[in-house]
Amino acid sequence: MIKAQRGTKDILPENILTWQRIEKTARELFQGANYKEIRTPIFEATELFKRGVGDSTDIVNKEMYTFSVGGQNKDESSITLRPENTAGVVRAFIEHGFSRASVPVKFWYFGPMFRYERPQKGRQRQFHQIGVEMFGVENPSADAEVIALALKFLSKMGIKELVAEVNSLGCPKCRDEYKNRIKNALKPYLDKLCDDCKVRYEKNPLRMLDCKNEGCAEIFENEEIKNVILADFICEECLEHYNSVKKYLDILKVKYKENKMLVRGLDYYNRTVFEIKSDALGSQSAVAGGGRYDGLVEMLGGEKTPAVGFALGVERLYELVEHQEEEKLDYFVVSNLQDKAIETVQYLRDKEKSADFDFQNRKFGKQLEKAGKIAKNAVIIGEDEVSGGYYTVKNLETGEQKKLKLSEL
RNA sequence: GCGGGUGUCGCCAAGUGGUUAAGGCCUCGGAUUGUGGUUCCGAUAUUCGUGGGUUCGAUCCCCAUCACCCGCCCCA
Repeated sequence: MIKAQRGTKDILPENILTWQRIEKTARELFQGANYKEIRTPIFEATELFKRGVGDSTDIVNKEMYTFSVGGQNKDESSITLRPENTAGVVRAFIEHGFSRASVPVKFWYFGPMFRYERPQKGRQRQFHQIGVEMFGVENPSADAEVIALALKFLSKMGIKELVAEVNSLGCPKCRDEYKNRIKNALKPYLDKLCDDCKVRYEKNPLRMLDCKNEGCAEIFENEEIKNVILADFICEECLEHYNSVKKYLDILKVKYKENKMLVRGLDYYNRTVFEIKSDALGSQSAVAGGGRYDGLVEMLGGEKTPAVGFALGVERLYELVEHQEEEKLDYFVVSNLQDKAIETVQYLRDKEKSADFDFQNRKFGKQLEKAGKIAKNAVIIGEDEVSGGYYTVKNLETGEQKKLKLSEL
Protein backbone atom coordinates (compact mmCIF):
# COMPACT_ATOMS: atom_id res chain seq x y z
CA MET A 1 0.00 0.00 0.00
CA ILE A 2 1.23 3.44 -0.90
CA LYS A 3 1.19 5.80 2.03
CA ALA A 4 1.73 9.51 2.42
CA GLN A 5 5.45 10.27 2.41
CA ARG A 6 7.25 10.48 5.68
CA GLY A 7 6.82 13.87 7.25
CA THR A 8 3.81 14.75 5.14
CA LYS A 9 0.20 14.79 6.24
CA ASP A 10 -3.22 14.82 4.66
CA ILE A 11 -5.34 17.64 5.94
CA LEU A 12 -8.69 15.90 6.26
CA PRO A 13 -12.20 17.40 6.11
CA GLU A 14 -12.54 17.06 9.88
CA ASN A 15 -9.56 19.41 10.31
CA ILE A 16 -10.11 21.76 7.44
CA LEU A 17 -12.42 24.16 9.26
CA THR A 18 -9.63 25.25 11.55
CA TRP A 19 -7.27 25.65 8.61
CA GLN A 20 -9.80 27.79 6.84
CA ARG A 21 -10.26 29.90 9.93
CA ILE A 22 -6.51 30.42 10.19
CA GLU A 23 -6.33 31.47 6.56
CA LYS A 24 -9.33 33.76 6.80
CA THR A 25 -8.03 35.44 9.94
CA ALA A 26 -4.67 36.00 8.28
CA ARG A 27 -6.20 37.46 5.13
CA GLU A 28 -8.42 39.87 7.00
CA LEU A 29 -5.79 41.03 9.46
CA PHE A 30 -2.94 41.46 7.00
CA GLN A 31 -5.01 43.02 4.25
CA GLY A 32 -6.45 45.37 6.83
CA ALA A 33 -2.90 46.42 7.62
CA ASN A 34 -2.27 47.06 3.91
CA TYR A 35 -0.25 43.93 3.20
CA LYS A 36 -0.91 42.40 -0.24
CA GLU A 37 -0.96 38.68 -0.70
CA ILE A 38 1.78 37.26 -2.88
CA ARG A 39 2.09 33.70 -4.16
CA THR A 40 5.49 32.66 -5.37
CA PRO A 41 6.50 29.28 -6.84
CA ILE A 42 7.04 26.23 -4.69
CA PHE A 43 10.46 25.67 -6.26
CA GLU A 44 13.22 28.10 -7.09
CA ALA A 45 16.78 28.00 -8.34
CA THR A 46 18.92 26.27 -5.71
CA GLU A 47 21.27 29.21 -5.89
CA LEU A 48 18.60 31.52 -4.48
CA PHE A 49 18.53 29.67 -1.18
CA LYS A 50 22.27 29.13 -1.03
CA ARG A 51 22.82 32.86 -1.30
CA GLY A 52 19.67 33.99 0.45
CA VAL A 53 19.26 31.68 3.41
CA GLY A 54 23.00 31.24 3.77
CA ASP A 55 25.63 28.65 3.04
CA SER A 56 26.44 28.01 6.67
CA THR A 57 22.90 27.21 7.78
CA ASP A 58 21.59 23.75 8.51
CA ILE A 59 18.69 24.43 6.20
CA VAL A 60 20.95 24.80 3.19
CA ASN A 61 23.52 22.25 4.25
CA LYS A 62 21.37 19.27 5.00
CA GLU A 63 17.67 20.00 4.77
CA MET A 64 16.94 21.03 1.21
CA TYR A 65 14.99 19.05 -1.34
CA THR A 66 17.28 19.70 -4.28
CA PHE A 67 17.21 17.98 -7.65
CA SER A 68 18.14 18.58 -11.24
CA VAL A 69 15.82 18.50 -14.15
CA GLY A 70 16.74 18.34 -17.83
CA GLY A 71 19.47 20.54 -19.21
CA GLN A 72 23.17 19.90 -19.48
CA ASN A 73 24.33 22.61 -17.17
CA LYS A 74 23.78 21.49 -13.61
CA ASP A 75 23.94 24.96 -12.15
CA GLU A 76 21.11 26.11 -14.33
CA SER A 77 18.91 23.12 -13.83
CA SER A 78 19.36 22.61 -10.11
CA ILE A 79 16.13 23.51 -8.38
CA THR A 80 15.03 23.32 -4.77
CA LEU A 81 11.69 23.05 -3.04
CA ARG A 82 11.48 26.21 -0.98
CA PRO A 83 12.53 25.66 2.65
CA GLU A 84 11.22 29.12 3.60
CA ASN A 85 9.66 31.97 1.71
CA THR A 86 11.62 35.12 2.41
CA ALA A 87 14.17 34.39 -0.29
CA GLY A 88 11.44 33.76 -2.85
CA VAL A 89 9.54 36.91 -1.97
CA VAL A 90 12.73 38.96 -2.16
CA ARG A 91 13.46 37.43 -5.56
CA ALA A 92 9.98 38.41 -6.76
CA PHE A 93 10.41 41.88 -5.26
CA ILE A 94 13.56 42.40 -7.29
CA GLU A 95 12.34 40.68 -10.45
CA HIS A 96 9.18 42.74 -10.72
CA GLY A 97 10.79 46.07 -10.00
CA PHE A 98 9.08 46.71 -6.68
CA SER A 99 12.01 48.83 -5.63
CA ARG A 100 10.40 51.48 -7.84
CA ALA A 101 7.09 51.15 -6.07
CA SER A 102 6.05 53.58 -3.39
CA VAL A 103 7.54 52.66 -0.04
CA PRO A 104 6.72 50.61 1.95
CA VAL A 105 6.01 47.53 -0.08
CA LYS A 106 4.15 45.08 2.14
CA PHE A 107 3.46 41.44 1.30
CA TRP A 108 1.92 38.50 3.10
CA TYR A 109 1.85 34.84 2.09
CA PHE A 110 0.54 31.44 3.06
CA GLY A 111 1.90 28.22 1.67
CA PRO A 112 3.81 24.97 2.01
CA MET A 113 7.53 24.80 2.72
CA PHE A 114 9.82 21.78 2.54
CA ARG A 115 12.68 20.70 4.72
CA TYR A 116 14.24 17.26 4.82
CA GLU A 117 14.38 16.71 8.58
CA ARG A 118 13.52 14.03 11.04
CA PRO A 119 9.79 14.44 11.68
CA GLN A 120 8.60 15.13 15.21
CA LYS A 121 5.76 16.86 16.91
CA GLY A 122 5.56 20.32 15.39
CA ARG A 123 7.99 19.38 12.67
CA GLN A 124 7.14 17.93 9.30
CA ARG A 125 8.91 17.71 5.99
CA GLN A 126 6.12 19.54 4.28
CA PHE A 127 4.78 22.23 6.56
CA HIS A 128 3.02 25.53 6.11
CA GLN A 129 4.00 29.04 6.93
CA ILE A 130 2.14 32.30 7.04
CA GLY A 131 4.39 35.29 6.85
CA VAL A 132 4.72 38.96 6.12
CA GLU A 133 7.56 40.97 4.61
CA MET A 134 7.89 44.74 4.61
CA PHE A 135 10.37 46.41 2.27
CA GLY A 136 11.85 49.86 2.18
CA VAL A 137 11.56 51.08 5.74
CA GLU A 138 14.57 51.38 7.97
CA ASN A 139 12.60 53.15 10.66
CA PRO A 140 12.11 51.03 13.82
CA SER A 141 8.36 51.55 13.62
CA ALA A 142 8.41 48.93 10.87
CA ASP A 143 9.99 46.36 13.20
CA ALA A 144 7.41 47.16 15.84
CA GLU A 145 4.51 46.88 13.41
CA VAL A 146 5.67 43.47 12.24
CA ILE A 147 6.11 42.12 15.77
CA ALA A 148 2.78 43.57 16.86
CA LEU A 149 1.12 42.07 13.82
CA ALA A 150 2.41 38.60 14.61
CA LEU A 151 1.07 38.83 18.15
CA LYS A 152 -2.18 40.35 16.98
CA PHE A 153 -2.69 37.45 14.62
CA LEU A 154 -2.08 34.91 17.37
CA SER A 155 -4.40 36.71 19.72
CA LYS A 156 -7.10 36.85 17.03
CA MET A 157 -6.74 33.10 16.79
CA GLY A 158 -7.59 32.96 20.46
CA ILE A 159 -4.11 32.40 21.81
CA LYS A 160 -3.46 34.73 24.69
CA GLU A 161 -0.55 35.39 26.93
CA LEU A 162 2.15 34.88 24.41
CA VAL A 163 5.20 36.99 24.83
CA ALA A 164 7.60 37.95 22.12
CA GLU A 165 11.28 37.62 22.83
CA VAL A 166 13.34 40.28 21.16
CA ASN A 167 16.99 40.96 20.64
CA SER A 168 19.25 42.96 18.39
CA LEU A 169 22.05 41.33 16.46
CA GLY A 170 23.55 44.65 15.46
CA CYS A 171 24.78 45.44 12.00
CA PRO A 172 27.47 43.46 10.16
CA LYS A 173 30.12 45.82 11.46
CA CYS A 174 29.42 45.74 15.17
CA ARG A 175 28.48 42.11 15.02
CA ASP A 176 31.86 41.18 13.61
CA GLU A 177 33.54 42.93 16.47
CA TYR A 178 31.28 41.14 18.93
CA LYS A 179 32.02 37.78 17.30
CA ASN A 180 35.70 38.41 17.68
CA ARG A 181 35.34 39.28 21.33
CA ILE A 182 33.39 36.09 21.97
CA LYS A 183 35.93 34.04 20.09
CA ASN A 184 38.76 35.56 22.09
CA ALA A 185 37.01 34.94 25.37
CA LEU A 186 36.25 31.33 24.49
CA LYS A 187 39.62 30.54 23.02
CA PRO A 188 40.96 28.98 26.23
CA TYR A 189 37.90 26.72 26.43
CA LEU A 190 37.87 25.65 22.83
CA ASP A 191 38.78 22.06 23.66
CA LYS A 192 35.92 21.72 26.10
CA LEU A 193 33.23 22.86 23.72
CA CYS A 194 31.02 20.29 22.01
CA ASP A 195 31.84 19.29 18.44
CA ASP A 196 29.06 21.40 17.01
CA CYS A 197 30.30 24.44 18.84
CA LYS A 198 33.81 23.90 17.56
CA VAL A 199 32.42 24.22 14.07
CA ARG A 200 30.25 27.16 15.04
CA TYR A 201 33.28 28.83 16.60
CA GLU A 202 34.69 29.19 13.11
CA LYS A 203 31.58 29.54 11.00
CA ASN A 204 29.05 31.40 13.09
CA PRO A 205 30.13 32.04 16.69
CA LEU A 206 26.83 33.65 17.62
CA ARG A 207 25.05 30.39 17.21
CA MET A 208 27.10 28.86 20.01
CA LEU A 209 25.09 30.97 22.41
CA ASP A 210 21.93 28.95 22.17
CA CYS A 211 23.73 25.61 22.35
CA LYS A 212 21.80 23.20 24.58
CA ASN A 213 24.80 21.07 25.40
CA GLU A 214 25.31 21.07 29.17
CA GLY A 215 29.06 21.35 29.01
CA CYS A 216 28.86 24.38 26.77
CA ALA A 217 26.12 25.99 28.83
CA GLU A 218 28.36 25.63 31.86
CA ILE A 219 31.18 27.41 30.14
CA PHE A 220 28.87 30.24 29.12
CA GLU A 221 27.82 30.56 32.76
CA ASN A 222 31.40 31.38 33.62
CA GLU A 223 31.40 34.92 35.02
CA GLU A 224 34.04 36.24 32.68
CA ILE A 225 32.48 34.74 29.56
CA LYS A 226 29.03 35.76 30.62
CA ASN A 227 30.12 39.35 30.88
CA VAL A 228 31.42 39.28 27.36
CA ILE A 229 28.28 37.63 26.05
CA LEU A 230 25.91 39.89 27.89
CA ALA A 231 27.86 43.05 27.26
CA ASP A 232 26.14 45.52 25.01
CA PHE A 233 28.11 45.19 21.85
CA ILE A 234 26.01 46.97 19.31
CA CYS A 235 27.10 50.29 17.91
CA GLU A 236 25.48 53.68 18.53
CA GLU A 237 23.14 53.53 15.53
CA CYS A 238 22.09 49.97 16.18
CA LEU A 239 21.47 50.69 19.83
CA GLU A 240 19.40 53.70 18.98
CA HIS A 241 17.41 51.62 16.51
CA TYR A 242 16.88 48.88 19.07
CA ASN A 243 15.77 51.32 21.73
CA SER A 244 13.29 52.84 19.33
CA VAL A 245 11.88 49.43 18.49
CA LYS A 246 11.28 48.88 22.19
CA LYS A 247 9.76 52.32 22.55
CA TYR A 248 7.33 51.61 19.71
CA LEU A 249 6.48 48.24 21.21
CA ASP A 250 5.58 50.01 24.43
CA ILE A 251 3.40 52.46 22.55
CA LEU A 252 1.66 49.53 20.88
CA LYS A 253 1.31 47.88 24.31
CA VAL A 254 3.09 44.80 23.06
CA LYS A 255 4.39 42.56 25.79
CA TYR A 256 7.94 41.52 25.13
CA LYS A 257 10.97 40.12 26.87
CA GLU A 258 14.54 40.84 25.98
CA ASN A 259 16.63 37.77 25.34
CA LYS A 260 20.24 38.40 24.59
CA MET A 261 20.78 34.76 23.79
CA LEU A 262 18.25 34.86 20.99
CA VAL A 263 20.01 34.22 17.72
CA ARG A 264 18.18 33.24 14.59
CA GLY A 265 19.56 30.41 12.52
CA LEU A 266 19.27 32.11 9.18
CA ASP A 267 22.16 34.20 7.93
CA TYR A 268 20.22 37.11 6.56
CA TYR A 269 19.09 38.69 9.81
CA ASN A 270 20.56 41.86 11.24
CA ARG A 271 19.50 44.21 14.01
CA THR A 272 16.04 43.22 15.30
CA VAL A 273 15.25 39.54 15.72
CA PHE A 274 12.29 38.09 17.57
CA GLU A 275 10.58 34.84 18.37
CA ILE A 276 7.20 33.95 19.82
CA LYS A 277 7.15 30.80 21.89
CA SER A 278 4.62 28.64 23.66
CA ASP A 279 5.46 26.00 26.21
CA ALA A 280 2.39 24.04 25.10
CA LEU A 281 4.33 22.88 22.05
CA GLY A 282 7.01 20.70 23.57
CA SER A 283 10.50 21.08 22.27
CA GLN A 284 9.51 22.84 19.06
CA SER A 285 8.34 25.82 21.03
CA ALA A 286 8.61 28.63 18.50
CA VAL A 287 5.29 29.47 16.86
CA ALA A 288 6.65 32.42 14.96
CA GLY A 289 9.94 34.09 14.35
CA GLY A 290 11.41 36.84 12.29
CA GLY A 291 13.46 39.94 12.16
CA ARG A 292 15.14 42.51 10.02
CA TYR A 293 17.16 41.66 6.93
CA ASP A 294 18.51 44.88 5.52
CA GLY A 295 21.21 43.24 3.42
CA LEU A 296 19.25 40.51 1.66
CA VAL A 297 17.76 42.41 -1.27
CA GLU A 298 21.15 43.73 -2.25
CA MET A 299 22.78 40.35 -1.73
CA LEU A 300 20.32 38.82 -4.17
CA GLY A 301 21.07 41.44 -6.78
CA GLY A 302 18.60 44.21 -6.06
CA GLU A 303 19.08 47.76 -4.90
CA LYS A 304 19.96 48.12 -1.26
CA THR A 305 16.60 47.94 0.50
CA PRO A 306 15.92 47.58 4.20
CA ALA A 307 13.34 44.95 5.09
CA VAL A 308 11.72 43.21 8.02
CA GLY A 309 9.34 40.27 8.33
CA PHE A 310 8.22 37.18 10.15
CA ALA A 311 7.03 33.65 9.46
CA LEU A 312 4.65 31.58 11.51
CA GLY A 313 4.32 27.79 11.58
CA VAL A 314 0.75 26.86 10.75
CA GLU A 315 0.93 23.28 12.05
CA ARG A 316 2.28 24.58 15.33
CA LEU A 317 -0.43 27.19 15.50
CA TYR A 318 -2.96 24.47 14.76
CA GLU A 319 -1.85 22.67 17.92
CA LEU A 320 -2.62 25.73 19.98
CA VAL A 321 -5.99 26.84 18.69
CA GLU A 322 -9.38 25.63 19.69
CA HIS A 323 -11.02 23.49 17.05
CA GLN A 324 -14.56 23.94 15.99
CA GLU A 325 -17.13 21.37 15.07
CA GLU A 326 -18.37 20.89 11.58
CA GLU A 327 -21.47 22.91 10.86
CA LYS A 328 -24.67 21.06 10.07
CA LEU A 329 -26.44 21.38 6.75
CA ASP A 330 -29.44 23.71 6.58
CA TYR A 331 -31.56 20.97 5.02
CA PHE A 332 -31.54 17.28 4.33
CA VAL A 333 -34.27 16.22 1.95
CA VAL A 334 -35.98 13.02 3.05
CA SER A 335 -37.97 11.34 0.34
CA ASN A 336 -38.40 8.13 -1.57
CA LEU A 337 -39.38 10.14 -4.59
CA GLN A 338 -35.92 10.66 -6.03
CA ASP A 339 -37.01 13.07 -8.75
CA LYS A 340 -38.58 15.38 -6.21
CA ALA A 341 -35.66 15.04 -3.85
CA ILE A 342 -32.92 15.94 -6.27
CA GLU A 343 -34.96 18.79 -7.69
CA THR A 344 -35.65 20.23 -4.26
CA VAL A 345 -32.02 20.02 -3.23
CA GLN A 346 -31.06 21.94 -6.34
CA TYR A 347 -33.69 24.58 -5.53
CA LEU A 348 -32.40 24.97 -1.96
CA ARG A 349 -28.82 25.30 -3.11
CA ASP A 350 -29.85 27.96 -5.62
CA LYS A 351 -31.21 29.86 -2.63
CA GLU A 352 -27.75 29.65 -0.99
CA LYS A 353 -28.88 27.05 1.52
CA SER A 354 -26.67 24.07 2.22
CA ALA A 355 -28.58 20.92 1.35
CA ASP A 356 -28.22 17.28 0.45
CA PHE A 357 -30.29 14.12 0.11
CA ASP A 358 -29.94 10.34 0.12
CA PHE A 359 -28.64 9.17 -3.21
CA GLN A 360 -29.24 5.54 -2.25
CA ASN A 361 -32.97 6.00 -1.83
CA ARG A 362 -32.92 4.10 1.43
CA LYS A 363 -35.90 3.54 3.60
CA PHE A 364 -37.62 6.58 5.01
CA GLY A 365 -36.57 5.84 8.58
CA LYS A 366 -32.92 5.52 7.59
CA GLN A 367 -33.01 8.76 5.67
CA LEU A 368 -34.45 10.60 8.62
CA GLU A 369 -31.87 9.07 10.90
CA LYS A 370 -29.13 10.35 8.64
CA ALA A 371 -30.81 13.77 8.46
CA GLY A 372 -30.79 13.95 12.25
CA LYS A 373 -27.04 13.46 12.28
CA ILE A 374 -25.97 15.93 9.62
CA ALA A 375 -28.67 18.58 9.21
CA LYS A 376 -30.62 21.18 11.12
CA ASN A 377 -33.85 20.55 9.25
CA ALA A 378 -35.40 17.76 7.24
CA VAL A 379 -37.58 18.49 4.23
CA ILE A 380 -40.01 15.62 3.92
CA ILE A 381 -41.59 14.92 0.55
CA GLY A 382 -43.99 11.99 0.22
CA GLU A 383 -47.27 11.17 -1.47
CA ASP A 384 -49.23 13.41 0.90
CA GLU A 385 -46.98 16.40 0.24
CA VAL A 386 -47.07 15.95 -3.52
CA SER A 387 -50.85 15.66 -3.66
CA GLY A 388 -51.30 18.47 -1.15
CA GLY A 389 -48.77 20.74 -2.88
CA TYR A 390 -46.72 21.48 0.23
CA TYR A 391 -43.44 20.50 1.89
CA THR A 392 -43.10 19.25 5.43
CA VAL A 393 -40.17 20.82 7.20
CA LYS A 394 -39.07 19.22 10.43
CA ASN A 395 -36.76 21.01 12.82
CA LEU A 396 -34.46 18.20 13.84
CA GLU A 397 -33.50 19.76 17.14
CA THR A 398 -36.98 20.52 18.47
CA GLY A 399 -38.93 17.93 16.49
CA GLU A 400 -41.37 20.63 15.43
CA GLN A 401 -42.99 20.23 12.00
CA LYS A 402 -44.46 22.75 9.58
CA LYS A 403 -46.18 22.54 6.24
CA LEU A 404 -44.61 25.06 3.91
CA LYS A 405 -44.77 26.21 0.30
CA LEU A 406 -41.64 25.82 -1.79
CA SER A 407 -41.01 29.57 -1.69
CA GLU A 408 -41.17 29.53 2.12
CA LEU A 409 -38.25 27.13 2.52
C1' G B 1 22.71 11.92 11.65
C1' C B 2 22.44 9.97 17.05
C1' G B 3 19.70 8.01 21.57
C1' G B 4 14.73 5.95 23.88
C1' G B 5 9.59 4.04 23.18
C1' U B 6 5.52 1.99 20.31
C1' G B 7 3.01 -0.78 16.06
C1' U B 8 -3.72 -5.97 17.05
C1' C B 9 -10.46 -3.88 12.11
C1' G B 10 -11.84 3.21 9.94
C1' C B 11 -11.08 4.82 15.55
C1' C B 12 -10.19 3.27 20.82
C1' A B 13 -8.61 -1.27 22.91
C1' A B 14 -7.95 -6.67 25.64
C1' G B 15 -5.09 -10.87 24.76
C1' U B 16 -2.08 -15.77 25.04
C1' G B 17 3.53 -20.23 22.46
C1' G B 18 -1.41 -24.53 20.62
C1' U B 19 -8.81 -25.86 17.80
C1' U B 20 -13.33 -20.01 16.31
C1' A B 21 -8.04 -13.21 18.09
C1' A B 22 -12.44 -10.19 23.64
C1' G B 23 -15.03 -5.63 24.04
C1' G B 24 -16.54 -0.46 22.85
C1' C B 25 -17.32 3.45 19.01
C1' C B 26 -18.29 4.28 13.87
C1' U B 27 -20.42 1.99 9.44
C1' C B 28 -24.09 -1.32 7.25
C1' G B 29 -28.66 -4.40 7.67
C1' G B 30 -33.10 -5.91 10.56
C1' A B 31 -37.04 -5.16 14.58
C1' U B 32 -39.94 -0.47 12.08
C1' U B 33 -42.31 -0.44 3.37
C1' G B 34 -44.07 7.97 6.09
C1' U B 35 -41.05 10.27 11.24
C1' G B 36 -34.83 10.09 13.54
C1' G B 37 -31.20 11.05 17.57
C1' U B 38 -33.33 5.89 23.21
C1' U B 39 -33.64 0.39 22.97
C1' C B 40 -32.99 -4.65 21.00
C1' C B 41 -30.91 -8.17 17.28
C1' G B 42 -27.38 -9.19 13.47
C1' A B 43 -22.97 -8.25 10.00
C1' U B 44 -17.88 -6.65 9.38
C1' A B 45 -9.71 -8.66 11.19
C1' U B 46 -8.25 -16.35 6.87
C1' U B 47 -5.46 -11.82 10.58
C1' C B 48 -2.25 -9.22 14.69
C1' G B 49 3.06 -2.85 10.49
C1' U B 50 6.31 -5.70 6.71
C1' G B 51 10.03 -9.60 5.56
C1' G B 52 12.78 -13.48 7.44
C1' G B 53 14.22 -17.03 11.50
C1' U B 54 13.46 -20.39 16.02
C1' U B 55 9.55 -24.12 16.87
C1' C B 56 5.59 -29.86 15.64
C1' G B 57 3.03 -24.86 16.01
C1' A B 58 3.71 -18.11 16.74
C1' U B 59 -0.07 -12.11 17.17
C1' C B 60 2.60 -13.29 21.49
C1' C B 61 10.31 -15.51 21.29
C1' C B 62 14.70 -13.72 17.98
C1' C B 63 16.67 -10.71 13.76
C1' A B 64 15.99 -7.18 10.09
C1' U B 65 13.09 -3.45 7.92
C1' C B 66 9.42 0.35 7.75
C1' A B 67 6.23 3.86 10.06
C1' C B 68 4.80 6.79 14.12
C1' C B 69 5.88 9.06 18.97
C1' C B 70 9.58 11.33 22.54
C1' G B 71 14.48 13.57 23.12
C1' C B 72 19.34 15.76 20.80
C1' C B 73 20.49 19.08 16.66
C1' C B 74 18.02 22.89 14.00
C1' C B 75 13.89 25.66 12.83
C1' A B 76 8.12 27.96 12.02
